[in-house]
Amino acid sequence: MPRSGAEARARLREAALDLYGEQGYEATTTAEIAARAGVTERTYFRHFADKREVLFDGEAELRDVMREAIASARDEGPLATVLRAYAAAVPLFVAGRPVAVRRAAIIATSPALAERAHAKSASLTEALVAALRERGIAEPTARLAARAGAAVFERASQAWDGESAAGLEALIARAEVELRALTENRLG
Amino acid sequence: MPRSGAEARARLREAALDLYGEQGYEATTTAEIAARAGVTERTYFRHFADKREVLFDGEAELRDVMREAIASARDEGPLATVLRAYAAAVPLFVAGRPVAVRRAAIIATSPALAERAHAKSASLTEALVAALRERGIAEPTARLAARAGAAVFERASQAWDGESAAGLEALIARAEVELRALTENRLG
DNA sequence: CTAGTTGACGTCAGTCACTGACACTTCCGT
DNA sequence: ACGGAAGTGTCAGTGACTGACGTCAACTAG
Repeated sequence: MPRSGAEARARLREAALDLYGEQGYEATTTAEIAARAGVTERTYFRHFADKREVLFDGEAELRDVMREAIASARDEGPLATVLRAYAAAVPLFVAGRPVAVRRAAIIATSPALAERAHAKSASLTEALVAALRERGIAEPTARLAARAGAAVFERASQAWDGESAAGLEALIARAEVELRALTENRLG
Repeated sequence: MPRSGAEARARLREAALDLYGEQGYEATTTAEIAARAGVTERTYFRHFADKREVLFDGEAELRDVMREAIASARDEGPLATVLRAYAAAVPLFVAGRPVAVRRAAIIATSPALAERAHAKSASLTEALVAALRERGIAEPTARLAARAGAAVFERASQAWDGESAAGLEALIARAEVELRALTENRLG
């Protein structure tokens, strides 16, 4: 049957999303996920490193898109370049939104999952740092820019999840303005 | 013997730091740590939630100091307030530096530990957000300021670990200037 | 078309992090 | 002295995760 484990992997992803949502993360076992996906527990661990990782697939794609965006960006300062990369990833965020909503609800119920989410975000930031360095930006500056950019994006994303009549790109620009206001010490 | 588990807890901390350093994090078991500390494994888990947590004690103290600093700061804008809080914690960082160095070396060897470190940092940031909100700062602004402040501090801390003739407080001020330059789009 | 190769999967046995329940001892206030 | 609270030991158990080995289907070279 299997020459590419892609289908099994996809079934595992869906099974986990379902079960974590229905019974809660801690209450479901990896064996249950595997059973619903029609494979054994061992196969689960061949596809995903641990019980949490199944919720964080597709991270590589996001990272690649943003890395490419940084590599091919025009010169306009490190922070602006980082924000361009987030803007370039907007289609991915839009496409993945339905799943992201379910996932976020699950993550909010478990500190262990929140921890992994932070780690993923940090890993993404490191990738951006590396991409900035490829453009000749010094390490400390690159890291500061990447982290500031992540803060800006999180703020934009938060607004997007809220009322948000605006699109993500506009919200990113707006959040950048907010950050500039903060650094200029205007009272918020 | 035991009326306050403080000594056992301290012995567990030292034992873990030693063993993680000698054999590596993954190669040491919680049973080993407990044995070296002269207690049972069960007692370990009464003091620390899991195998990693033993490396991240004293985080509460840091959080309290920074929270207090924010509560009693004078008005000068959210980001400046956050940076005051980091500055207020400088003595803690100085005092804890020897242990912090050993801990950092261990953390660098294990993704699981890095994950926990990020979670701790995120939890601290959330505490700062709450403290800012107590001062009447709106949630999104507070979170953006807290995250930007964390980025600034990390950059200062990085410089401190490096050559760093300067003190941490001066490096924080310097990093704040760097962030301002980034938001003003000056090429870095 | 066949034989050898490769990659995904199943099976099994084992380790270790972590938990609940219960009994015991020491400390402290009354 | 007495009773309760807090820290600990003991024991049994669950579940995440791993290594080793065998199998079978899909591809590939000849």
